[in-house]
Amino acid sequence: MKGTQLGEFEELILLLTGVLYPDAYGVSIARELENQTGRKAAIGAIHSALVRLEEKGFLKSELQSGSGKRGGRPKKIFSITAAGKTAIAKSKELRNSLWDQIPELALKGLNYSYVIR
Amino acid sequence: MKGTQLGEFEELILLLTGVLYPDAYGVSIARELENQTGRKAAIGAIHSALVRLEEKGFLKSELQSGSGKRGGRPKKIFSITAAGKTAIAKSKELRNSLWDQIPELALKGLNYSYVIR
DNA sequence: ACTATTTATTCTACATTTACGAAAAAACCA
DNA sequence: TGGTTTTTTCGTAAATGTAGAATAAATAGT
Repeated sequence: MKGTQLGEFEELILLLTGVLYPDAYGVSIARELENQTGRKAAIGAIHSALVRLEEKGFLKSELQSGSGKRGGRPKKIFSITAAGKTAIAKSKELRNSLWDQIPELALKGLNYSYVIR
Repeated sequence: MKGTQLGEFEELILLLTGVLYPDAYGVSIARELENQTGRKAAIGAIHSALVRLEEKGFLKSELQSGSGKRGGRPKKIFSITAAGKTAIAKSKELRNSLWDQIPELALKGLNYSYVIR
């Protein structure tokens, strides 16, 4: 599908935006991504996903005015929209549903364990 | 990430392969995808995902010899490998974990309902 | 007010994944 | 053998994912 579909990375960013609420922005998301998944992405990668997510209507943003803290450009704070919430909820349900439909046999004995005998 | 990362579509195909066990192949997967998700993908899209999944080691395949049925090229039957099982299990855990970490407030009042007053 | 420093976003370029439809291949049947 | 059926393979286009350098905005010190 195209245009409205949620990519794998995009979904992660969308989820992380929720987790970080109400302080989700490029840099904090990048940090949290690494903390939670060990996966480190360039800041540019995060931002391009954020832009696409906003274009698709799954996220909205607002500039945070003078924070009274250290220097630096104003943060662009992101939060999930109703459409975004629906998207991740559906994605989650679909995947969990499919997972539950997999017959025992299909995964039987599939593991990385070794048996010494 | 590259090479070993599981794309959104790929994950769906991997799951569907499990659901269809032991009769998962290009055409049956395409059919099941539409049944389960309403999403219809071209057969070519399915196959390219299948090829990638096999290259990544998440799926294995074997040609089904003379089926004694109608004509047609032999089906290439796919099944999940141990690595594939691990991949979808981890993906599922990560997403569910993140979902559970989203504070109530972040999704509060976000829905498509309309209230007549 | 000016400059250096800090923090974050934007921009540019490229790699990988997803999507499609046409063409090719293999098996069966008359 | 020729035609039909079923499914895979191939070539190309579009969307998504990745990266890092360049740019911008705010603060603090002088």
